[in-house]
Amino acid sequence: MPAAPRPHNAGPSAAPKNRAAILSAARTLFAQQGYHVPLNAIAKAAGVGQGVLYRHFPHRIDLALAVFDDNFAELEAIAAAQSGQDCFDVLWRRLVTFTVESTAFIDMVIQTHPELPETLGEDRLARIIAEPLARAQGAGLADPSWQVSDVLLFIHMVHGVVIGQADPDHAAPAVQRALELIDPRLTGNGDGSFLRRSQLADR
Amino acid sequence: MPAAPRPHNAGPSAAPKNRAAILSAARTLFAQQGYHVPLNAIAKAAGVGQGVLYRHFPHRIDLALAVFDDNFAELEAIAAAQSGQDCFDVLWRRLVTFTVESTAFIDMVIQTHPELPETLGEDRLARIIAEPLARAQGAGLADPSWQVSDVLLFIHMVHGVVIGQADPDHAAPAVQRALELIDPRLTGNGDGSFLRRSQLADR
Amino acid sequence: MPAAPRPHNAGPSAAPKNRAAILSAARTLFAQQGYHVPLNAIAKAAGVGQGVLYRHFPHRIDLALAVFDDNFAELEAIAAAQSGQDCFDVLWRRLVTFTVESTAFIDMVIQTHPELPETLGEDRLARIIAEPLARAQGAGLADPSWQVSDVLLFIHMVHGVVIGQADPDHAAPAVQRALELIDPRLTGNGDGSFLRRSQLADR
Amino acid sequence: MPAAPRPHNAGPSAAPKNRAAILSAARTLFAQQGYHVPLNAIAKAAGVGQGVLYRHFPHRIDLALAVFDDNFAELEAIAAAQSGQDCFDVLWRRLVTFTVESTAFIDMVIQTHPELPETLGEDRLARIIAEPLARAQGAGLADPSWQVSDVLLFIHMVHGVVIGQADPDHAAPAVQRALELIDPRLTGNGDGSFLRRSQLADR
DNA sequence: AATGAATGAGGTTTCATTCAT
DNA sequence: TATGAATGAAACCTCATTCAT
Repeated sequence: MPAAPRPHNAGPSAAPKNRAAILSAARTLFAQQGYHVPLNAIAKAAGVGQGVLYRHFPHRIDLALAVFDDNFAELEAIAAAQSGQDCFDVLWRRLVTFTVESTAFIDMVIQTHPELPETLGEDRLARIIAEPLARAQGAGLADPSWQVSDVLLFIHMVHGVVIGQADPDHAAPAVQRALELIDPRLTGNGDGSFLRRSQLADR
Repeated sequence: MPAAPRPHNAGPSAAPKNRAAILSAARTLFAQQGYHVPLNAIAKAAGVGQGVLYRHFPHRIDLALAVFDDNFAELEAIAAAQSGQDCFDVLWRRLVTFTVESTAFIDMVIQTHPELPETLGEDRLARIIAEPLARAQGAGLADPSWQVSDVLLFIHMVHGVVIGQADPDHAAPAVQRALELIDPRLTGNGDGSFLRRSQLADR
Repeated sequence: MPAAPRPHNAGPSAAPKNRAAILSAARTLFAQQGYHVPLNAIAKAAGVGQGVLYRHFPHRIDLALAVFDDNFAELEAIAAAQSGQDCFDVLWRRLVTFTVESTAFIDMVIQTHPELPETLGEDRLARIIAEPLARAQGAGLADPSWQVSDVLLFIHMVHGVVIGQADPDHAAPAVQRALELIDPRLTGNGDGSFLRRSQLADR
Repeated sequence: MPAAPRPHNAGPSAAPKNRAAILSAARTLFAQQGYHVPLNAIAKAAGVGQGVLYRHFPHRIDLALAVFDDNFAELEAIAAAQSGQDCFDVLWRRLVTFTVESTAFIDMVIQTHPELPETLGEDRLARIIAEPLARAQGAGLADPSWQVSDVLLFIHMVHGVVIGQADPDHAAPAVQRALELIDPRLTGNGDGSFLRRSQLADR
């Protein structure tokens, strides 16, 4: 029944490029339109056919997890590269940035897939943070009463603040103020430079 | 050709009852299944036809706002009834409870309708809170640096914490801990009794 | 997101008519193109939207069973109306006709839904046949060794013969010859008048 | 830009081995899942790429016909090797076995490709059977009125009986009873040993 | 010659919205 | 005024087929 007259086909060697293009498109569209953005919109934005998307990511959640995975890899690289006292600060600032970027769909992922317990990354995140947090506490750069799980709570709070802003451009200042209210040490160097929503389209 | 099957029609007097039934069903289903629950599921749960739902609430957002409206009315009643120093505390605790209950769809509403500026109720909420907050600050029961808008941020943080819990039963203790981290005065009398997710189905 | 500008809507009173139209279209298309004919082809042939088809028959199998049900109802009416010795003969001939008509998809139904044990109708058919068969055997019009289950086997044989014909127009004579080979009493009055494939479109 | 991942390529000498592997996989999967099993499932089961499958069998029907061809070759070998009176019996029993094995897709082949007249093998089968049938009739081992085409009808009847059984394990006894009803001489030595469905996976 | 990724048509299914009764 | 069937756009997903390597 089907008949494909003349498609263009870049060949298998395009696979890694396609996968990266899909991830990038997904990151953008998830952030812009939320977790339930039509998958064919992602395929189109990535410049691939729908089948390719399904080959790489059989389910929507696989795509979401892959986006997360990218973030985690970067955080792990930071943790491995920085052994000083301010490692926690660098991690924390990047983490906030990721949360601001991805915040539009994190809750959707959670809500739609309550079966994923900590798989979504809390465990992995905890492992990344533990050491740098201890070092920062030792150096007086972080409250000594904070547990690793408290840092995760902070992230959730940031998440809540971002999605609570009707205008994405208000997200960064709102997060800045929220962190001040919680603890000034969480605001980093205070330049308020958390990525704004409009900057996240291409990374 | 076939005879009409004769639907029952309770007449115009049933309109208020229907509206209430729809609101109750919407509150339940929004909480259980999220903001994007099919509208005909709400109509069916309310025991009305789909057309009635449309008559009362032409758009999904109207339904969501009406659900909020109930909450606001209760808060306004509290503010009107309590003129003492601890009015803010009572309001705050009720507000946290509402946030825990409704948390599954607040972000959806915001995300899906970014055009609604403060319509969603931030203004209305600010008006309710302003006076009681000032009284509490005067009595040393609240941090004097807090703005009304900061209280709204706190609410968003609570929201973020709740949706960050994979297990709804963890929501109440997580919120408790989060409020401790922000400011112990926000935990109320400390009994940690914020409504758990499973209680919110019918109110 | 969806927007329906101006569809025409015949209203609920069209429901029974629509249901009948869908059944008729399904009967035709199942016979012509097999069980896996696209459902939207059935909807189009019936002159209804796709949603209507789903409202009446949520799954493909429901449609198939409804088509069968029509046949069974007719057979039961025959069994109830005819109390004479030749009731079995009438029933058998109608049964063969139905088998010839529906034969293109019976096996598909079986293969696709092996979970439906005899639900598909063998039990119901057995109940219809038992009495008339006994009467016919008493009158010497049927082999006394035949069990009810053997009659079902005969039907399956007929089914096999029909689907074995590349040209549908050969089905009737092939069935005629096959019944002769099994037992001449099964050929009825011998006029070979089993419905040909091309006649079954509108009944 | 990325280096080609270097697939293994056994060279031209692997072609016959691949063809055999595809045929074996097709035989198995057709029997297990029916004629419309996805072609890439066959390729994967055969351990070859999809392109190889297409090189050997451009269309699904080619694959089906090749599977039949194996069966025919075996029948022709039997006919060539056995010159006695019971050759027909041996052929018939093997034929019934093949029918039981392949029954899940015979009708699909016929239905989907009504343009293939006798290509599917009826002619070839007729040529194989004619002589042995005549010898058996001469020796009183077969009904003298049977035409070669009648034997084909019998095969179709067997086919119908097998696909009519919801439980594959019922197929062999049902076929046994059906052959008894048609003519006891068709049941062979009566040991009822027609291959059961579960035995056909690897031959 | 073999691989397996890419393509995209087309099937399935859902659901917001309309409207005859 | 209430009902709920009808509509059809649009989402989801599969798989036959092509083709760069």
